[in-house]
Amino acid sequence: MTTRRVRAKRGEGVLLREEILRAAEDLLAESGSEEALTLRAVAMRAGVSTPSVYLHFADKEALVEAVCMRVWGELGRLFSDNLGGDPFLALGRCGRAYARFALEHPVQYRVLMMRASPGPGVPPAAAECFRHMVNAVSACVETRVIEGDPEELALGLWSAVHGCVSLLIAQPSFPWPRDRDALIDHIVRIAGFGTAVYSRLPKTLPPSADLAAALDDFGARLASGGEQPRGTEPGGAGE
Amino acid sequence: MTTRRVRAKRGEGVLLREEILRAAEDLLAESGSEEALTLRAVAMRAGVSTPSVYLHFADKEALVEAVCMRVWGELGRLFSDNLGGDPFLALGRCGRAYARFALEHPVQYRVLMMRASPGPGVPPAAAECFRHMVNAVSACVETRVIEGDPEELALGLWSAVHGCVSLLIAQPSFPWPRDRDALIDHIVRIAGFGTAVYSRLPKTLPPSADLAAALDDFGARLASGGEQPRGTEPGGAGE
DNA sequence: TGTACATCAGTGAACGCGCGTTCACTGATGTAC
DNA sequence: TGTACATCAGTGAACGCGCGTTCACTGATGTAC
Repeated sequence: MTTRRVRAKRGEGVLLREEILRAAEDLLAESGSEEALTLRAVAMRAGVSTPSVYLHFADKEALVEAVCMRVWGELGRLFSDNLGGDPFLALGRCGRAYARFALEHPVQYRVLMMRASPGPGVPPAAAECFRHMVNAVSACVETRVIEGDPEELALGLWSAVHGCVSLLIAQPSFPWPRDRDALIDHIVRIAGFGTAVYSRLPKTLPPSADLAAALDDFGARLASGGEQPRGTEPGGAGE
Repeated sequence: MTTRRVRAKRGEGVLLREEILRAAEDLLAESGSEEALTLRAVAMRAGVSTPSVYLHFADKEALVEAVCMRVWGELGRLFSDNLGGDPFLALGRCGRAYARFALEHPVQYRVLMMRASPGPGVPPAAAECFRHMVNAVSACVETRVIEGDPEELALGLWSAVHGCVSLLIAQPSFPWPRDRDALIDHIVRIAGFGTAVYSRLPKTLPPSADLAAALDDFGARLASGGEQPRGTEPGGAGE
């Protein structure tokens, strides 16, 4: 809203901080470009004068940083909401929820991920978000469906999903399949099964032909013994 | 160089175009930030006055676009250089070469990938680059080590590698493993095997425990029959 | 061979703009006496 | 209960900067006669 904001009561000055952050996020979402995030635009959107922003943020950088922290927080909440139940299924749910969030908030996601990190070290909100990812993977490692170091595995899975959504956002002109949800499922499955298979690889491998044969047998064994629909593995459509 | 450029001879005015593009790339590489790419800085770097840039580029957007086209071209060359031989091995080589290029030219890579695409459609240099990716995957499909639509498979593999390098570039503070080459190998393998396994998945799947058992058997079979060192599959260290 | 002219490859100076930021100021409101 | 004062929550106007871009101009060089 561009209408002038009514002045906060005494002791309630902090309220403006939240409203400024909200205005910044709305601006990003509606403008479709992070270049629209100027102090003037944010202040106008919040219904206050430009210098008012400095009452709550040291400079523009601090404002952008605060916006990012909110997005990390939302991502973290997304993960904790999707944990529980079968770990492999939960992992798939988390991946899909993450991807959906990114595609629904492409500009925020871009700002979050593409900004050169300001200082050394991971900010707390980001660290907590990552901790959720690692926990989701750890649960899978405990049930033996995946093996390896949970932190490294989490980074690998994160890379796969992030890669897909960031390319979808930045390079929409490539021949992506129509069905984005199916694509995300595809990626989550590839990452999940790739991780699961990778942990089983021996130090020596047969030539490609034998490899293909072993993969065929693996598929045949699953086909003959399975009962559950495909949608229940870590890329399944069911939630 | 900040030294003044000697004026080109008659008919050789186009030379400046190349020198401007070179100056722009050098600026990106050395400054470490795409914000350093201003017309003034580029012109000074090329040893000419600022308006001279307009002799070869309609505006700043056209210059940035041209820089991107050069990067796409380099990526494309990278792919065509690494094709040939066993398709699964070539795919791994391409993935690692791509990742290495991105990590060695992080700012150019960021500009290339993160910029909101200007118009509809894929620019020719990017399309050719992608065609190389699809060809590399197609060769694998022909030898049956991977199954599926080459374009979709290529997008999936691209997503995995891009995700890893873009996170490495933008979020270096996360607990990445020390050895970046090993990480890239890891990702390329996960993506490659995930894609190979995924194409074998039946429509119905067993519960996680049976899945883990089938994966164990798959691993055991490979371990008993293989001869080649691990480094020869599509994530192998050998090139 | 000389010379006027067209063209090419640029240059210097300036314009206008929007940005982040600063500074002195205002007006409402709670509080001490 | 009245009132002076401190504090809080902002505002209006301006500053300086660097940016993309434009415009009139320059000087070397090839070419026609």
